[in-house]
Amino acid sequence: MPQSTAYHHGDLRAACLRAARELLEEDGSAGLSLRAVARRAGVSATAPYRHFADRDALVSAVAAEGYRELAEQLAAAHPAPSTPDDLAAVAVVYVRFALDHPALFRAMFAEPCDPTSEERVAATAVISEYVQGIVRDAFPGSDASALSTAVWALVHGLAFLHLDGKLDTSTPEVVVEQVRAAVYAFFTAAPAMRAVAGRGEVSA
Amino acid sequence: MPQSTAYHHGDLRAACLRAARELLEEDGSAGLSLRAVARRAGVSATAPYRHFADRDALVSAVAAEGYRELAEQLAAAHPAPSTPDDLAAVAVVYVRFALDHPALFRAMFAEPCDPTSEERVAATAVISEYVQGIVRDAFPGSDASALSTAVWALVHGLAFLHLDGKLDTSTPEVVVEQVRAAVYAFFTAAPAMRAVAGRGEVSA
DNA sequence: TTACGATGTATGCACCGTTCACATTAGGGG
DNA sequence: CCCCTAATGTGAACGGTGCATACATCGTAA
Repeated sequence: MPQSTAYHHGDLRAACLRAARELLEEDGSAGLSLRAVARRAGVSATAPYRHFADRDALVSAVAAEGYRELAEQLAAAHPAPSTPDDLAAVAVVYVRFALDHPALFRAMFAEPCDPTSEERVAATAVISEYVQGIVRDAFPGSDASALSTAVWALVHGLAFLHLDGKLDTSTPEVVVEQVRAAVYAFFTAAPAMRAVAGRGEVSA
Repeated sequence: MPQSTAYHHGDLRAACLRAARELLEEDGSAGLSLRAVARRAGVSATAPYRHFADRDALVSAVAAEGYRELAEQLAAAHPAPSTPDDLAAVAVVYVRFALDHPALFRAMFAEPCDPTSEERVAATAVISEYVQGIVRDAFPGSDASALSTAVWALVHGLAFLHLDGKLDTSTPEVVVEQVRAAVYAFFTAAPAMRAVAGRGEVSA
């Protein structure tokens, strides 16, 4: 632990992850270069290669961290959401996470989930199961798999549309209200459509 | 127009866009470099700068093209979708577009919509209005703004989750069925939740 | 015809990811 | 205790990139 000489860093891997996070927050995805990470960690340009196979591996590790944090914040938002209000609150947390850490969020979803990056696959599975758990409890009689996909997609899409400037993001309050409105809209308008469409039940 | 000498290209801007599209399809976003575009257009590395301020401008132009194509395909999918079946069909086209042109789709939504890139803003506005038009017609009594946001977010989220490998994309049929199931799930499960939540109407 | 503005070229700089040979050091087996 | 090996960090180098700058070429309009 004590670095009598400065040659060996001690925990370079952790230092790289921290540096990468900082760069991501400060300069966006563009600023995250392996060399910049090394510089910030006070180490030579090629040192990180002892801990990460390549740049992608570093990004994947950072993304996995992001997944864990997102999962934490979602769980903290509401223990067992069941009403539209609850769901909207969770959705707000999801979108807020994306807007608070835009570059990290992009890193989390920018590239196809490499099947070789087990850390990353496992981390996303946690979120997927969290959503499924909510849906199973809140909608006992429904197709939990399909509906949880739909719910995740709705919230994920809201996050990305906001992130990409397709929706108004002028103030946090505006965003919150938009997310709430979108979630509510689903639960109020869906029956309206069924009436318009004149369909009692939907075919399998 | 005939290039007696090869010095002047004729229509380098269009050639660059075409080359960029090809590179995007062949090598993904990573392969799209200004130099590669110039090479493919058979021109010096810095020639494209006469037609695009920088790399971002090129990407924005390609993205704008993508928006136009997507809008076309959506419009062609169904003239006036109103039933869940119709909406699901449109959603399938949206998701299929993303999966057929993954790198292009990412380019379209990867970076914040630069307010200076009017071409890009205008192109996304077309899609936004298309969705709003559908919602206005299909859900006469609802908050068209909020609901169209929700619908776009649902479909957009489905596209991205598939693109990022968070959902099964093994065969096109599987994808189609997942999208249809997710869309249907909304219209069948939403009332179920309202029952569970015990709410007649949602507060403003 | 000639001058000019638009278009394409050549060169150079700083940065990037990555590889490879090498230096340093921690920690365990004699 | 010492030395040897494996892990870790260094340095130089290669090819690629975006971009700025100075220069060459050419269509066109006065």
